[in-house]
Amino acid sequence: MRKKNVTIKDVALKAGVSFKTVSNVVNNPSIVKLFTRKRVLQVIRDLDYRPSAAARALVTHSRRLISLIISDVTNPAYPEMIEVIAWLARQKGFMLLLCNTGRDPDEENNYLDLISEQQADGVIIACSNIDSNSADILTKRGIKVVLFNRRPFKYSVHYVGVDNEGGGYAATNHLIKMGHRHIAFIRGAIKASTSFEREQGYRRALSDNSIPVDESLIVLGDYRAEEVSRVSTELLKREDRPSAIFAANDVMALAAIDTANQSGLRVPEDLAIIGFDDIPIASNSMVGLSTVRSNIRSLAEEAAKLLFELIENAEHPYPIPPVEKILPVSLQIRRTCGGSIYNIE
Amino acid sequence: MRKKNVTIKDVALKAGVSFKTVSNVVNNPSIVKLFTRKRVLQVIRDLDYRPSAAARALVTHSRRLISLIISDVTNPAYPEMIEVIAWLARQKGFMLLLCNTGRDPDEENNYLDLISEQQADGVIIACSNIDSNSADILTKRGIKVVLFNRRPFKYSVHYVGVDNEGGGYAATNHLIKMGHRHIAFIRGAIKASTSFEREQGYRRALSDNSIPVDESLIVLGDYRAEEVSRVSTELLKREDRPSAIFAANDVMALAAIDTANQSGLRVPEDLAIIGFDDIPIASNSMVGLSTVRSNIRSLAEEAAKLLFELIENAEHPYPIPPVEKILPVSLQIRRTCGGSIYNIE
DNA sequence: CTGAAAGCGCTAACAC
DNA sequence: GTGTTAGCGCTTTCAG
Repeated sequence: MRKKNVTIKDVALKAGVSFKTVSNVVNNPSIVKLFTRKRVLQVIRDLDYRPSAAARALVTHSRRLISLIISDVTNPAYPEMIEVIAWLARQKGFMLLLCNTGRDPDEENNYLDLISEQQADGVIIACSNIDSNSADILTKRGIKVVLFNRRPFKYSVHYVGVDNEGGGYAATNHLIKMGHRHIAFIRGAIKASTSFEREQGYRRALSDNSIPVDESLIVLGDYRAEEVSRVSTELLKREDRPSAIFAANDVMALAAIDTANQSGLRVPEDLAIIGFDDIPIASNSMVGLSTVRSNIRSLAEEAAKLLFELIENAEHPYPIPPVEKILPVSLQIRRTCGGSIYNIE
Repeated sequence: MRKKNVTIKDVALKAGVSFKTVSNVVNNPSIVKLFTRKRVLQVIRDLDYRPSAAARALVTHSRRLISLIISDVTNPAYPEMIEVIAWLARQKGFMLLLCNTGRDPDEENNYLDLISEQQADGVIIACSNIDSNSADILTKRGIKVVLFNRRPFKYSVHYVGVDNEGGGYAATNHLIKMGHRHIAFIRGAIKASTSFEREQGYRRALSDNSIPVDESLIVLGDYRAEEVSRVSTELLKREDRPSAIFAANDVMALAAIDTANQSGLRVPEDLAIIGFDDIPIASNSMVGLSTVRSNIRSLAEEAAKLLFELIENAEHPYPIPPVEKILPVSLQIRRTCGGSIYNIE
């Protein structure tokens, strides 16, 4: 049998006050006389009373809930972000609804509905497609939205991200400076703006160094290890195989290294590889993955702070104009791209 | 200004029916006449109506929310678990509240309060301490609880875990069979039952092979890389340094390898290392971490299925007796413990 | 400072 | 089949 929860009335009865006074003790302690307050507080403890968030939400229209929509929790780039956001939310007394779409647009839509139903106060979206309108759907329902390092082309939404184009440029440029001219790019999902922007950087670096872009060296890894394995096997079998690979994220870079090793190629001697993200394992001595560091903790902090600002200013008469915050990246040169150990800011 | 949400009454008005009929269309479509239903459904779509989970929860006492309490999202052993649980929850139309305690008991308590307030239907706890009574607190409030691979000594709660003792035994035994007699054990948090059970396995393996336990070889890594770095530096400086290390989880094993490498020791030639969990990176060709595999996906699936069973049988007159499900583990022998490549079930 | 009344949006029981 | 009446537990007026 379901337990009957203790309500505000039970507390009021036992404390011998009206239930409004109990409500005041919980929400507005300062206006209640000290003596009454102490007694009510004691009864609350005795009865182990917790105010029902549902009932409260019904009346205040705030659920004290934020949500995070991500494409794939198993990408090691995300956990640190989750940690930071969850922590800041807890500080504010908010809980975190985690939505993992598995990169499935249908799932994304399902989650948008569920988030609307749960009436979350705000959402951080870290998986928008280039043509997504998720943000609009939520905003229409009065839910605050911050886009996280991914954004649709047409948008007028708050956005926090890193300099993906600059990072792509830096990585590619470094490989060129190391003498590589035949550099492949492994892209992420076709609709991910992050991957698109990193590719733009790659193209600009080649162009700046008067290296023509060989479109056949740009392959789709789709953020999935098996796919990367397939396309990089193809790539490395070629007569004119690339001497270096820039992968749109670290997970794909690691998968590419795995494939290279299995094909009998040594990294970095036969093949230089640079990733993007700087996931925690990248700096492990056994791995030493060269990569573009995108300080995801700061990014997460910026996003969460912005979101809470929006939530707290919800009653503001006119909306805050869309914020756009782009954080810098830094090249982390380690073992997998050969050459000396140095970092470029 | 906060948007006024469209309510069931708005829909009823526009569709020209009573609001109860709208409620029926949403919850009990079959009892509404097809024609009426179609029209109502159309209005729902036009108005983009979403039933308020808060209002519904107030009356049904179910929030369609489950929660997962974990100690540290950044441990790569967890994301797969989160993925599985989130997926199964979504299938049932439930959302997932993620609580990350950072191994802080205060945070754990804070989260218990928040979970009570949000009136989650159920909770999977993957961070109980040996002396925790979290499960009791929630159960008293009518919230279903499943313990995940960690459990207090005194408990009468549903539990899903792996054979930690057996895994510890298998790992240690393997090292002994490889000729090691001086085997260190790096423990996790002092109150984690997982680490405790793995240690029991370690002790039994030594005992079965007539190797006396050297207590100074059992050190506390506390699941934190810096701490592991500190204690393993100590360990490896010793005159009689161990020739092998069994670490209570993979993250600590990787940190120990890092330390060994930095001390100029080669793994596995100078030092054999086995971990526990089989996190995804362990099988990467650059890492090749020997470890005890604990199929966390199956485990997560068992836990989630059990939890939903409990939630769905909430009205059952007598409680289901505490379930205890222990899944087997398997030894994954790779590079870091030396020797041949073979796996033991 | 405290109490009484109203109502948030919905479902559950019962009428019609 | 459909409409009516309560009431879930709380906050918000507004009186005392």
